[in-house]
Amino acid sequence: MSGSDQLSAVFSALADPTRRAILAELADRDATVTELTAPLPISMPAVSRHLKALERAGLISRTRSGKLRMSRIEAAPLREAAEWIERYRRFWDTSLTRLDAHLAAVQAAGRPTDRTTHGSACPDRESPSKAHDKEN
Amino acid sequence: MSGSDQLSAVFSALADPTRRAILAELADRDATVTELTAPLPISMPAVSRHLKALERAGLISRTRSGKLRMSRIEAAPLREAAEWIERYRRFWDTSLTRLDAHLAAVQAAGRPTDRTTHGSACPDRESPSKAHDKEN
DNA sequence: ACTACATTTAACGTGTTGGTTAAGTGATTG
DNA sequence: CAATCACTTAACCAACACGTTAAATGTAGT
Repeated sequence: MSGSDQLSAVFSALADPTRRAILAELADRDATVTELTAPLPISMPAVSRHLKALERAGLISRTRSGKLRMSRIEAAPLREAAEWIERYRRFWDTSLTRLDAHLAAVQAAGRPTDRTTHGSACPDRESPSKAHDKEN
Repeated sequence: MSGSDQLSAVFSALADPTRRAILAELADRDATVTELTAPLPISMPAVSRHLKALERAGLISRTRSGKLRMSRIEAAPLREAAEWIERYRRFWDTSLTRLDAHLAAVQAAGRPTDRTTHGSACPDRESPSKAHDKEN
């Protein structure tokens, strides 16, 4: 989809196993394109373009030193991604089950649901209309 | 990329703002396709296919009750995604800066780096070769 | 059975993605 | 200054994503 907004770009970047592998590599040490390509089953141009995608998402930065081009992880955008996901923690974290049940009960009072385990609460009503207008 | 593995499917699903909006909606209450379509600027068939993508990623489950088809959030896979991202927390969480500096120093002893803020440590060496073999 | 409603599937257009190889760019090295 | 190294860009292709409208499916009501 491309995803012009930050969050979309980040999730989109993370959706590719090759790019996740690159990030894992860069978590250990900064690396050149050649170094990053070595363990991968794809050509250098392909890697170059993955790096471009990661850069677009703000997940890496790059500096040229001589003829080498170093990539450095820049994981700040992951914070936003983590925070987005965290809002759904109650749906998988069992320690929140009781709170969930309570909230479900509260909501059930107002409007009947057959939901037993969870229901109600926060995650942002993130209007996609804007995104659509922007990117189509 | 499509991404046949779980993590790829999840991140791929989250990469679309419309799908994130749908998840946010479903966090409040189970809903029918019609209900989900209402606030969105796209047609029902389009929504139907977004739901298919979310289902493929394991992020929702669906049951038919009469002529209605209810979608329910099933956020368990988000846990895996959150855990993956968490491995990079040290790259953005300032409270870990000192530990980072320490680890960087330790690594610098063995092999010189100009990395001042962070370096070293864990994230999985997730080989993308397998994924490629599987999905191409 | 006919009709209406809810949703999916089909067919189609278009843009994007991820890979390839071949050619271009820029800095270092002989 | 020519050759080489480290990349990037261009050109191309197959597959997919995302939207549309029109037709098909399935369930409920009359």
